[in-house]
Amino acid sequence: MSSPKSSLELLTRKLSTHSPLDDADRDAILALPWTIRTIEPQGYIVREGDVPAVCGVLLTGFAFRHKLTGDGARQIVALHIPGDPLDFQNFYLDESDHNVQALTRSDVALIDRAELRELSIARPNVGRAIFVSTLVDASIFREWILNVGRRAAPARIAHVLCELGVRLEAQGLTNDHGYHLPMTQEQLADVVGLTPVHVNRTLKALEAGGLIKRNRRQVSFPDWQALRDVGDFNQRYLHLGGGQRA
Amino acid sequence: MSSPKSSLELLTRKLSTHSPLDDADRDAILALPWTIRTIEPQGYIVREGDVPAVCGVLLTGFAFRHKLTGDGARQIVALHIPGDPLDFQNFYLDESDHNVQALTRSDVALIDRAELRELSIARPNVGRAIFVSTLVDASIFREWILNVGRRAAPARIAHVLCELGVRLEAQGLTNDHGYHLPMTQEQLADVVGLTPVHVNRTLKALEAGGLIKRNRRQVSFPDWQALRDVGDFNQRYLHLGGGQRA
DNA sequence: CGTAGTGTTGAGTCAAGTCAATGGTTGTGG
DNA sequence: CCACAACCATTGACTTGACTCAACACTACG
Repeated sequence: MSSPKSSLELLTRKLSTHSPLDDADRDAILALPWTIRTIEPQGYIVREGDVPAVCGVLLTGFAFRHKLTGDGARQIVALHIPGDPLDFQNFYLDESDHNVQALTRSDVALIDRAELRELSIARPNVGRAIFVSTLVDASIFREWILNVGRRAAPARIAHVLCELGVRLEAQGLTNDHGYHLPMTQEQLADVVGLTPVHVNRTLKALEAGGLIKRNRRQVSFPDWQALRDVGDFNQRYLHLGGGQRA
Repeated sequence: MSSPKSSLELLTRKLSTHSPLDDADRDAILALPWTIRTIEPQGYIVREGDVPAVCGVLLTGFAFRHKLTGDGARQIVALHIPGDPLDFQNFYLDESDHNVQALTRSDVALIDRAELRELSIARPNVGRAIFVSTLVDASIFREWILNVGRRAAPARIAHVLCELGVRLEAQGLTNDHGYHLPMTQEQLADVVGLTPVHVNRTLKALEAGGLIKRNRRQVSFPDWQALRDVGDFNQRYLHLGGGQRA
């Protein structure tokens, strides 16, 4: 079953990662009506203050969540990769408290929120899977608070690179040598709470130390374990089950 | 209905804040069996790696969630006040990814997790209320990432003081002049991602600027609006409904 | 070939950290 | 009641990681 019959199969697979779904649950999800919207880079998927009526699922491309301070500083609070649900955080909230934006050109499957809510009640496994998905998001938020609050610059960046590596790997989206990180250094700075200049210097230092290699925005990892060590990375918080990445 | 018939009435009230419960829902919650455990200051309620079988609800006292880096630095990722559920973040996760500890001597009502899960399916309003509670937690996590990642020390501390003020006020737990903050400066430092020394200096600066007054650990707010401004505080992320605090 | 966006670098500054000492308060036991 | 200990708050002197400002280089693209 390698070629998806429906775009929503990606969603069922993602949900199954953390929470059991039986065939009937899966079929019920696949039977939901959906549409596809293509978003250009920097295009907004959700804006703070919005009352979302749909639930988006990222099919292709990358997206990010962010908040702004009163004087315009931006903090990215989450990164999303293909397969990630984008609106479960607003599943039962009236008004979005943050923004979601496409990082690259992205295809998003849109499901009517009311229908998904009904299904989540009619089929408790589905409701549970949606809930679990948001709990894992929350766990990642907590780790990011730690990352930004208590780690020095090299560890912060290494940690984010490790997290993305593991998450992409779990979705089968890594390539031989690492992965493509479709992000400017300014955006990465907003992920880790640093300035772009300092991110640039820190990336160069990591590269000089043999912890990463860069080519354009392709990053690879000559010594993955050393990078994990520098980044103080322990993937328990991702709740992927199983142990360390090989 | 001012004197609680059951400790769980506090929980029903808290859940009703964000999500509708009818009388039958409330009765069903109140009918759940529960026990009370008293936890001494610094006592653990949940440890990283635990597989929680119960769901705690904080009845009295304060608690906090935290994570540690590999070299022992601590980051507090959430503060909890009476009425707050403590284990919904682990409602469907197998293994806790962080610690929950009592800040003060606390009474915690313990509900069997399996029973609460069953109720959450049998009564969708209850399930929804639990879900919403975790979504609001997640919203606070996001705001804290922003706080720690993108605000300077005075704003970070002011923001946390505002958040606690609003949350305590919503629970009717403030006193005439402010509230009692039962926390050492070292713990506050771990909330905002600073060192205790710098927190001390920043608190003194806030006090010198007329933004807060301190007496022991009682804090009060001579100019609440100015503190909100300094802390860049907008309470939308708390999802309390309504507008600004008077 | 010009322009815009991004990445890179240097020089100087500053917010926050570190280290270390002093003071205050609370509680305990003699 | 005093002495002591433990814990916490406060302060000073010094260091440093990260920021700021500003220039320059590279690449993609029309």
